[in-house]
Amino acid sequence: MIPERPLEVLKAIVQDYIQSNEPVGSKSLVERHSFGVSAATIRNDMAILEEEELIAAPHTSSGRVPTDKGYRLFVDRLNEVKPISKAERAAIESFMSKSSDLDETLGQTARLLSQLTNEIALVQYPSLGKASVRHIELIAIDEKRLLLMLITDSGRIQQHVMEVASGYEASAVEKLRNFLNEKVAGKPLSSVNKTLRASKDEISPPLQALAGTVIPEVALLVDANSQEKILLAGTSNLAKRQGEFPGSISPVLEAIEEQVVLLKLISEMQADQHGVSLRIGRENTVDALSNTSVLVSGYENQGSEVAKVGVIGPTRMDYSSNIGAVRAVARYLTQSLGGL
Amino acid sequence: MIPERPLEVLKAIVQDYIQSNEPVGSKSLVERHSFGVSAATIRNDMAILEEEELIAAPHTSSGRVPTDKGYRLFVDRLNEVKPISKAERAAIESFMSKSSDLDETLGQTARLLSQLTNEIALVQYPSLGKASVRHIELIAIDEKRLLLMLITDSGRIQQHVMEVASGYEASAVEKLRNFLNEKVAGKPLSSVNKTLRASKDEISPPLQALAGTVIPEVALLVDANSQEKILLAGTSNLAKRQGEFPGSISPVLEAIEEQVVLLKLISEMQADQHGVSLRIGRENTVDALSNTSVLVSGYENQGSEVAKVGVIGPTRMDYSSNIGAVRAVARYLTQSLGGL
DNA sequence: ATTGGCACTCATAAGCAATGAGTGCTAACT
DNA sequence: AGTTAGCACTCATTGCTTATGAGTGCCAAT
Repeated sequence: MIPERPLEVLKAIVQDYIQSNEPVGSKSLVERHSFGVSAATIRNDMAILEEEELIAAPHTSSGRVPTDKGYRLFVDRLNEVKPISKAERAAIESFMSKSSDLDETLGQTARLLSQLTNEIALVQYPSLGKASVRHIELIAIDEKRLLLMLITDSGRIQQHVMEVASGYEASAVEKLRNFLNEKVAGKPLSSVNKTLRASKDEISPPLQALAGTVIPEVALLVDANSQEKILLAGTSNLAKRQGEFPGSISPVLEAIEEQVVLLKLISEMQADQHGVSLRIGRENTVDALSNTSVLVSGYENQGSEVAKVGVIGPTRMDYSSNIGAVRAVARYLTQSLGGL
Repeated sequence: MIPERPLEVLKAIVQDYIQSNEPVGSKSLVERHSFGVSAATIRNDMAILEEEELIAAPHTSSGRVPTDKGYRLFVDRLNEVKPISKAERAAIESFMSKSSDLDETLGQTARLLSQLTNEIALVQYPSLGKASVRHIELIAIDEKRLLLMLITDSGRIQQHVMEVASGYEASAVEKLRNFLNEKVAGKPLSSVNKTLRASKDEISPPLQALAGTVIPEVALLVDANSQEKILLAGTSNLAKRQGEFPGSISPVLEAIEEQVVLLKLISEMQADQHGVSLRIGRENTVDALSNTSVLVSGYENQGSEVAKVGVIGPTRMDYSSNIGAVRAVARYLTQSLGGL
């Protein structure tokens, strides 16, 4: 077990390092904090921390820098989450809930969070695992084209323009629309494809041709819907801080533009006691992100489906503030969506 | 007037500099190109070019680098546009025209162009100046919410979920939908607001309440529609090349994330003889972009509305290839949209 | 357990000479 | 008149050496 003061020293090291981006040494520590002991004593404590691999020295004789493990201990045991300021709260409130459109709300949330934290913000679209169909709409655009829309009870709207090679009649469109809604409205998305395939035979012959074109498109929309998606904002924040960043930032940018990787990563993350989940440095299974931390919190859409919202930044990020910001934004987002 | 050989020298300088990113000197020039004259002669020619401010020396005695003016002359008079390769053509063809959805098509185009050029790609949404309303759709989502959709004849679909505080009746929704379509279907977008305001009185009393909520939302959608928008792709390409880039890249990223600025800039650009338009370095009125070149070409949606598609990269970009790529992509995009 | 003292390490900065790519100029050559 | 060789000069870059100093690790004394 590590005794008390060394832990305090670790806390101070993390704080100083986050602030200065310079390896921190025993002398500057005693100057900036009132430990009531001398630098030599701090050095002994630092030796313990180094033994435990909580801090490391970039060069043999230089200040110390927290390791991933050090940040982890700091966050889990030493860090007091900084509540967001009044000004930030005001910003969140004025920013959110202006719109009742899901796309807009999520987009605004991402921009807001990136501004609040000065990190890259990410917002995952609500998973549609449990969502069900509210309505299917089929609208004639012109002689050969139809607009197909799928509206789920979570407020997500997906649309697709499709071409009908052979043309169609207006009445057929209406009949097919009614048929589709009868069959699948209220049903969970996951069952739509099966249901439609099963009821193929019930379609009256004159509709068969049109249905043959439309139903596969519905299936496509359902699939596109369950395919998850992430919104990013503030990628320039990373570029701004590239000085503070070890190595190049471009692999990082590439990695997070690769949605699949990112989705896999955040789906693995489960909220902890603070309501947030955090991966520090190499805890991320993704190699390109070994110098970054990913911080997410879950939010709820309509009280049921959950998705993640959070930030990505250098491991050397301000965990206190960022955890507060992410948590607050997630909470407001849930609230804003719940009342939709 | 500048004689022939110095121009050839300029061309060689631009080409070498684009390839090597190193200031190029007289000696390496005669080595790499067969001018049939000695280095000293080339030096005389370079003196002429420097006199004309077509090239400049980063340091008193070092190789020369093209100025913005030099690039300009190169592009206008010396550059042969490199036609895209077979492989690239194949990539474009397989990439495009898979989808009939406007959003998807534009998104794919942006990604494609950024891959083709290794620059940041931009795609402007078609301007809706001349577009007209094809259809307005009003769909009940639940007791208190309506989905309003605006479909233009250019294939653009805009939607918005609105809340109706007082609730509504199903029949009213249908009546209002019919009323709206009667009034504005086929009309140009620019006239929609006026038309609706004028015909307010014709609405039957039972519809008045609902119409009072819906019509302002229609106006909002129309406005949101005419507000232009730009899609970006491949921002990490800039980060990748930050080494080749003078100064920091982050102001550049900030500037292009600021859509308004970018929109103003590209709207000022008019196509030249190649069908493309180019702003080199300080020719861009935007200060943050003084080290970048913006290269755009127009494309057509449905044979009428035009918008821009292009790339942004360091002034020291491969103009020959990029002009070819942008031109080709714009052409394919027009084709793909025209057949929509 | 804490501290002062001290030798040791090592990144960083500063100073300095050597290198060499490149220029500008002049005088000779075609 | 255009071209060329020759040469002195510039100046960024490189390599080298030498401080400088923040910082460590350890030991003996408190």
